[in-house]
Amino acid sequence: MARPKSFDPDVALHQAMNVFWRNGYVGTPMPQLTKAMGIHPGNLYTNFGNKENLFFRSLLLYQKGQRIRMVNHIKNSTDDPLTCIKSLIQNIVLQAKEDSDCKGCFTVNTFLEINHHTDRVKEKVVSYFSEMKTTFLNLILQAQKYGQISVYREADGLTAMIVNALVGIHVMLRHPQTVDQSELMLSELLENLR
Amino acid sequence: MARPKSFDPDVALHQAMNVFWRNGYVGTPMPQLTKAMGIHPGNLYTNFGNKENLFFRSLLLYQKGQRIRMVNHIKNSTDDPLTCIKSLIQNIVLQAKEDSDCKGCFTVNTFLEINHHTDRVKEKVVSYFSEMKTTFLNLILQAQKYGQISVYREADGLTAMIVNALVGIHVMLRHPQTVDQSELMLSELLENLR
DNA sequence: TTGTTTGTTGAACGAATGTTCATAAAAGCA
DNA sequence: TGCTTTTATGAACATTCGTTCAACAAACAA
Repeated sequence: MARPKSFDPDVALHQAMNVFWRNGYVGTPMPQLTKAMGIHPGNLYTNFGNKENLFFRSLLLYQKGQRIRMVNHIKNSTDDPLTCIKSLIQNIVLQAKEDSDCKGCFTVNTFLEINHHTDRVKEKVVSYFSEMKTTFLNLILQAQKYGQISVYREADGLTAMIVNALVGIHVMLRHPQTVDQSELMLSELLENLR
Repeated sequence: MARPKSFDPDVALHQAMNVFWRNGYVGTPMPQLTKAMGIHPGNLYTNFGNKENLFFRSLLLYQKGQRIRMVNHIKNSTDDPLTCIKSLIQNIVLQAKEDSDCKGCFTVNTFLEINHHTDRVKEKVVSYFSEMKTTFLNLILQAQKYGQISVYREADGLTAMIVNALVGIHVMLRHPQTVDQSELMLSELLENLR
């Protein structure tokens, strides 16, 4: 009945995500996106709406990937809660460190551009962090139940510390020259969990 | 002999700094700068070169202000080293919290735009962090000498933790909805210093 | 084959970008 | 009052921005 698409929209979106992740929303011109996605402007607009919509979907794709990554890590972990927390943190940092583009965390990057974003983007950024907080909070409460973390230590504060530290590390990992500081920070963070 | 300037270059630079601080380099168009500085394009270029140069000078101005702020705080402090560290951290965070524009830290913001900056800007960003690290490291070593922080605690790691936490807090403070998390983080950080 | 439907192309649009430049204006000195 | 020097103005520049659209292409149904 109709002509089939000559490209995979999922693949194209993935390419767009990587460009936005690396250069941000304001810093990414449309021609760079069409080039990376391998499609022409007109085709981009019929498939993805406009730049804001493409960015929004890129952010959703990134967050979905991270969510799955975290959930899987916890689900597949046969370790005790504390070890799971530590390995999860290491897993997140390792992912960022292995990225030769030093893109950091897409959500953190977007957060720093906050003034240029629409409300729905802002919302997704904020909800991502509260989601992350909830994940770590549950693990910490579990670790306290297991007696691995003192119950006299406030779980809320500890959660904030972990999430905050991860944000800081993701910032530092954007430049090769400050990678060593994030390394130090990571080991300090892991040792402080008890 | 010649016509005097009709505006104060220092004041104009200060205005430019605030715009860049709030919206970033890529996110700030030239007309917004001329408007904020109260001068016309031609005048801007004869006085400040081009956009990159204006940004560079804005960053230098910001860093100079922060440097003075920190040095003065330490110099005027009559407290013991540990109290000085804590009050310095509180001072830095308070400054950011009092900013109704939620601009965060200019240097951190610039860091997240790193791909769009010239080498000399990158250099200033990196050196700012190592400077900050040195400042805190010296204070920590002093506190260890005073017996306020255990000598068995690695000063390097502690320093990285503080700087990293401050970076994270500055990110979180850019959006009103995540301010509470940075509050929790701050108290957690201050309590962990011993 | 023809008709219908959907996908692809890339030239073109108006608006905005960073920057320049010819002209006018203001000050002190002759 | 000229004359010289520095500054101020804002129109104009080429380029790039995000976006649109008319023309063309490919698939299937009839």
